[in-house]
Amino acid sequence: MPEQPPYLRIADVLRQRIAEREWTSGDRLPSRAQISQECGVGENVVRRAQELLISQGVLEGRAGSGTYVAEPRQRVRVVRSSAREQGNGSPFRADMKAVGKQGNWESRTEAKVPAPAEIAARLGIREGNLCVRTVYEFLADGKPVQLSTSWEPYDLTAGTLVVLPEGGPHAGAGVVNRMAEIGITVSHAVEQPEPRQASTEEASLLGIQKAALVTHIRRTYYSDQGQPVETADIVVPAALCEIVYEIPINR
Amino acid sequence: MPEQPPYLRIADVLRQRIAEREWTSGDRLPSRAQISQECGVGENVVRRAQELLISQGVLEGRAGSGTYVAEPRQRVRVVRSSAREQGNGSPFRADMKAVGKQGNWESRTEAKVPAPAEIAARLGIREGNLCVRTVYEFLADGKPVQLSTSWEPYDLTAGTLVVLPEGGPHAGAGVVNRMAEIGITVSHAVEQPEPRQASTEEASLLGIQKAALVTHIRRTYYSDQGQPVETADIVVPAALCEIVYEIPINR
DNA sequence: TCGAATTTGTGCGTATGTATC
DNA sequence: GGATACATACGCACAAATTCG
Repeated sequence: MPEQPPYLRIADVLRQRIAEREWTSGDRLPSRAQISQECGVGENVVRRAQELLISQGVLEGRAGSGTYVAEPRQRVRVVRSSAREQGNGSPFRADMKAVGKQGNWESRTEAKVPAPAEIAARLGIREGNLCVRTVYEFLADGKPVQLSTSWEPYDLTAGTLVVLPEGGPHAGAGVVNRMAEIGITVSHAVEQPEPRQASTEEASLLGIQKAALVTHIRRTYYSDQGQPVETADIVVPAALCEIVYEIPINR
Repeated sequence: MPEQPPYLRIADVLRQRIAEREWTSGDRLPSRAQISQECGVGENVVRRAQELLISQGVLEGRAGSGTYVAEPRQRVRVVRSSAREQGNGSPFRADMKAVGKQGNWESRTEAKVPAPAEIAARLGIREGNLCVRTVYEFLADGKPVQLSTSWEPYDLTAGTLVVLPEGGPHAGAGVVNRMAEIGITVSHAVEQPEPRQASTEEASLLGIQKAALVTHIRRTYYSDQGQPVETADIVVPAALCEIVYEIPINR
């Protein structure tokens, strides 16, 4: 018989106690020493059970403090489609407005950063060519929900009013609108979403658990000439955001 | 001082030996006992180091056999866009053809399956209402690369020639073409990609490592009346497939 | 054909680090 | 600063899978 390993049994016990409202959202569980004694198993068994539930988003561990029942956070719906790009404002603000939250962001731009190999390939330029790099931290109601690093070829915008994505008269208007200002028509975007685990740095920036799952989107905007004009690495934590692609069907 | 833990040191040693071509793709590494003795550490340290590299896709463990250097598999590019839906044939076959592989699939259809709660909500029907469920296994050159479970409301197609997605004269033509046959115009699709880890069953079906990362896509097709006509759960393993969304920009 | 040896995978305990209160 | 609790690292024992004589 495939008898259930102890740590899975304990996991079920914990899950059931939560379902029975013995502990509810935000409550702190008893320490592992207490639980392990109460259930008659080793501390490590409890730890494994808690790790499992943490990875499933049921619990949340806080070093030095305790293990808590995770609060059911309302996820932000991020729509990625052509329709989203039509307005004049920022796509992100529109997304946030749609779920009744205030959208904001912080950014830090560096001009004349040499392009690393992967970015150069994506932008169709040579490695080491200069770029404008902007690091974003997107906030919903003041809390970070998304990270992004954007790269634009410096040659493309040098000497114009839109060199800096978040500076000048067109600050924060978005790539499509800014490029339009200097006569470049952005015709389409390509997004490549990949699943991975958050780095420790990303986790602390986003306020999520250590190896939580994120979708890493490599996005590139192309002009109607087929030339890449911007590429970005976007990190979307699954615990905070829900990604939606809307695809029109033409026949 | 934050001195590097032994298992990370061993991981670097292994990585470097692979980089130096001491071991190359497909080679079997020496057993844990040998490596641990050679490097003067415990067996468990080697195990942890290997686990790390396995999770990064550098190594591959085969129970009872050994630990191998992972073969750099060419990933299949799966394009998800409106353009892809235009042809008459199957979108999947087109994707496979684009990368020079032969696309095929196996399917198993059950008519009159009561809809579970989540599916019912996605299809806009009541829980327990009957559906046509089809389970797919998509193959590239005979090897599975993608899984999918599709649900259609039974009421929609009952009594027509397109009741069975993979039977009748329009077998395998795709949802859009089949619905067109019975006078329903599919106007758009909504896809919701979420990162997660493969279940043991999915991993064995797809021939990937146990908790490997996958993108779970919830896709729903809508008619021009705004009514859901089909919804599917698609499992795309990151190790085998590269997902690409093409987004046109209209201004 | 079958069973023994080898190798990876899993479960669990202990020691130590480190954050929080 | 001390006590408490979680996080990490490591070791051992055993199960499961594979290989080979």
